[in-house]
Amino acid sequence: MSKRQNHREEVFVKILDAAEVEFGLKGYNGASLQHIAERAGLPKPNIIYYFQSKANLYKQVLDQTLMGWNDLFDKATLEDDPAVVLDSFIRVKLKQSFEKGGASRLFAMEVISGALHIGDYLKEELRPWFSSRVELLQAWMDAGKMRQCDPASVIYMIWATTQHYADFEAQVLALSGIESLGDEDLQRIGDTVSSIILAGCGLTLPAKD
Amino acid sequence: MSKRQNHREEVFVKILDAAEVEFGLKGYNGASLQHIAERAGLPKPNIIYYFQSKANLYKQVLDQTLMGWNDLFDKATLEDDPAVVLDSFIRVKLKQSFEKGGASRLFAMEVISGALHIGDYLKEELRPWFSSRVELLQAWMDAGKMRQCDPASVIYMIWATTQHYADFEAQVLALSGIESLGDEDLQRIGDTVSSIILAGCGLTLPAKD
DNA sequence: GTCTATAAGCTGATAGAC
DNA sequence: GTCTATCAGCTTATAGAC
Repeated sequence: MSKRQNHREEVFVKILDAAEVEFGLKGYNGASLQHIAERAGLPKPNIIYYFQSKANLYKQVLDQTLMGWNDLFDKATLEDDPAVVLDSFIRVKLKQSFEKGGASRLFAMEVISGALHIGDYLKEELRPWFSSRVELLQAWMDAGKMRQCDPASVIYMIWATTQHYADFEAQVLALSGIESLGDEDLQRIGDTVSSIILAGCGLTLPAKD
Repeated sequence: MSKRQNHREEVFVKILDAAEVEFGLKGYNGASLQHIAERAGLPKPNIIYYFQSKANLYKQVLDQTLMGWNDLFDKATLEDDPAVVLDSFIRVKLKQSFEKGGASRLFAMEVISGALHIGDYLKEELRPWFSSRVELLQAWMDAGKMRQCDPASVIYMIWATTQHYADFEAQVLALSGIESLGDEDLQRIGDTVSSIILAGCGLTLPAKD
């Protein structure tokens, strides 16, 4: 690993970080290479030198964003306790929403705009994951472990609610009149969301020792 | 009301409708007057003639979009049954999400981008409404009519979940593998979301006669 | 009131000096 | 590898004929 390569790596990351913020704030069309370059502290043509085109830069930012989003609910099986799994899923997603707001907004912008650049990801990666999780929820319901309801709606509900604090951060802050959400907010919101969804699905967390 | 004025009115509405769709699809920067004009079936300069500038047209579309969004939960008081009010609120918001997807996406885009054009609306109109509804929920909880939890999170949860089907329509369709959501879907989703949130808040709908 | 022609500026991308 | 200068194209907005 030469010094040269280290520097290349640094510039790559610097551009990707700046691009994530700009694309997340303004969408693909609204973000300009000019502003991304300024945010990264580099001249504009360097962006093109490293990433060839705006479309390719956007794709790379998206790829980085989509990796490892649902790494927890993933491994659950029929034997697991749905209350524990869903509570954990909600809290992890909520924490990600607080910590990686830029990535969440970028993804939201892309989907709202028609998901033109991530059609393959949705169909080939997310859809199989989603189908298997719908089946797991249905199996839990059939086994009498949770109340019968539409499993897909349950997943959408968790996604929508947890992402809301990142995607609609501007609205949440304006309505609460504070400048940023802290750890206490994360805790309070997590407790409320988890308790409502669990109780709504007829679930109870096992008592802690 | 002369024929001239009727025609002016028609053109106004035609442009506003076209602008709502374009802004909703591509955001403020992504939408061009060219495409709005084409969608409205008019030459480009007419847009400027009627609306002076792109920024002003955007503002007018937003104003039109923001009117009468929460016209139901609005009138509820401590005496009302929270189960009936929240069930109705959820179903109305969900129906609006299905029917006015473009407006919902436009608003979502604006908030994700930092809510720069609607800061006044959020602080001077939506915030007082939000505060009064948080107080009402808290009063219901204190009166023992519903379970104690964070009232703001309950409202965010209803907003986020119902808007999800409009804002993330592309993802919902890709994951379910269908081409559009129908009335049966609206019914099923409404039943699920309403039952989870009501049960989660310790509420039960009164039996129908 | 409506449209053609065009101005003035920003966009993504390239060429070429260093 | 890095940056200055610049291209061609599209953007919003305007001027002026009809």
